[in-house]
Amino acid sequence: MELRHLRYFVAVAEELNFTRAAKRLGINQPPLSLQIQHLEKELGAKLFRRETRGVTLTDAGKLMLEEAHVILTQVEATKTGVRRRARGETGQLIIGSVGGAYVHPLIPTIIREYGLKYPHVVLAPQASNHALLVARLCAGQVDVAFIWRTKSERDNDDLMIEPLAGEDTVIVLPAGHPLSNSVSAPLAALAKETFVLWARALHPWAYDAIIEACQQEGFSPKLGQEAPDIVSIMPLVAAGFGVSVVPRSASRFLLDGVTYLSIEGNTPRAEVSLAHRRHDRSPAVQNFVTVARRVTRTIDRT
Amino acid sequence: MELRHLRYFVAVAEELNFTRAAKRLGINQPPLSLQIQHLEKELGAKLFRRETRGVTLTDAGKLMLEEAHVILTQVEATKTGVRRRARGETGQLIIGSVGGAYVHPLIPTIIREYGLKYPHVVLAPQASNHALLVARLCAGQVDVAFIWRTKSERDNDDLMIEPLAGEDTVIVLPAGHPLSNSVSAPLAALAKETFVLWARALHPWAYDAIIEACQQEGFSPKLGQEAPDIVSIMPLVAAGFGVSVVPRSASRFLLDGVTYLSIEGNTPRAEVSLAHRRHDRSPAVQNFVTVARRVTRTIDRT
DNA sequence: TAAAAATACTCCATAGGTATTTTAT
DNA sequence: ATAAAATACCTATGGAGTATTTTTA
Repeated sequence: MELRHLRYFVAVAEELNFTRAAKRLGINQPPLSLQIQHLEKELGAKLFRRETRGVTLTDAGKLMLEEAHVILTQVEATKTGVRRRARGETGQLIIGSVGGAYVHPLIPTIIREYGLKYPHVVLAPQASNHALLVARLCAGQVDVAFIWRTKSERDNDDLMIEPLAGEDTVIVLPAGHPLSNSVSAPLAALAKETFVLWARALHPWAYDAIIEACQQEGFSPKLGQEAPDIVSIMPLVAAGFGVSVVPRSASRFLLDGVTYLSIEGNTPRAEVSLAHRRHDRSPAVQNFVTVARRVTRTIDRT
Repeated sequence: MELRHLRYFVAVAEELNFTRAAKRLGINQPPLSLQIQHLEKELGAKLFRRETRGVTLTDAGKLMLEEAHVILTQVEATKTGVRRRARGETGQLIIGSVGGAYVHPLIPTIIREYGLKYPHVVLAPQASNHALLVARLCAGQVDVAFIWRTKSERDNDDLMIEPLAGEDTVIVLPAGHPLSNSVSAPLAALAKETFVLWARALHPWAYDAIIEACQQEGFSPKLGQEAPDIVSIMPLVAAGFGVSVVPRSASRFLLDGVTYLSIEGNTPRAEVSLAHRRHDRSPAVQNFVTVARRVTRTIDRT
């Protein structure tokens, strides 16, 4: 049985006349009669009673008409559904982000814009650490991820990591620190301090940027408590576990007992980036990246 | 789009390899590739990512696989459903019967037997008078009907009226009637009585059989109260509206104030019959008639 | 480079067209 | 007698087969 048989059957069942049905289908009556005969033969059931003035449906024919309608409707719905899915208008998108990356205003803007343009794509946010996100991206468990780009991953074969916005970093000091009334300080001023940073394995950016900059300034920072993500740094600094350096956008987190200082001279840079599989042709991902680029350009211009 | 495309697509989607899928389908790989290409072209969507070691499904392809399964399952269900309907194994059957015809033991037996053999046919009983049942039968609103056959309808072109069981009739007398202690009486003994019968237009059998027999006995019965159906006759007789003659099976209705007498000599006959449209090829009706005949033969033999 | 899909072609089965006959009322 | 479906036969589209090339990891 082919859909052709169903389409022809429905035409005859609705016209109750082979000749008219054939005309409606744009074919001639004899081949239509044959196709219906083939269908009846395959089913082993007469679908029509042939009478002088046209035909009438048998019980089996009536049932067939109902079912044929259902099937043909389902087929059409499938066509449009698959087309929409292929255009990335439906489906789901798992959006990863390293903890606290949302503090950068670009990220919520991109997600909002994408949601407006593709309202039928289900967005699944997934906050995690850099290392896990990268692994999940590669494994296909995450589709796109906002991360801080690290040098070591720039030329990855699997992943495409596009910087969206560059920013400088700021020093995080506990209240009462000798420098806490200053507006800015060089990195070297922190040479004797203990640094609260993230575990190296989880957030390599800190090592690529901050520690390298310190070493260029002539000291290796002393590492203290490790934080799981960027927002956990501030309470630890406030609690006196040390000082830290974070991307400027993170300084939007205002917390009692913490002050932010600009860095003079050699300043580590952070780049909020959008990561996705280089060979991922998934239209939802493509669309998301396109929206992200457009939003980024728009923000840059303003 | 044809079902062939869906069947081929499912094979490839399950094997994730055109060559193996083609083998499974019993065709060669190149035509399979072409058919999938045609499908993709019609949808305007790539369903597979072609890779060195086979293929993988795109998002659109994954959706297509789900939908294709649904459609193909639906198609198979339709095939078997239509076949069963054509065999009269499903559907519904409207069974008419003149009021009180169920008193004949054959009728419940036939219906029970049919129900056992065709449990998925929904039976819709419809009790009415002879005239209305015949009209509804002809109009297709009733499929089969149990009636008392009348001479005037024996050779009907539209209806086929098959006698199932012949029976004689009995006299119905009110308690206290001079004859009510007898076991039997000739019809002529009722020559001066008022007869409680059915409206002529609704139940012609009474006129074909009872009144004709009375006339053969030399009198025209005086007609009194009219009853809508057979079971309503007994209360009217008990209430003193007159006497009556009913099929013997109706004497199974025992009612205080009513006695039944066999008829001596010229006895009107009744024939419980099954009526259906002569040209009705509906399998459910055919099956019902077949069961009715079989049950009738079985009962006759015992 | 090797496995697998895509092309290029050929063939033929069958959907569809044309002419006519049969059927059912 | 007539409208409409079935049959008979022909045509040609396109599905399937065979040989080969291209692609991609």
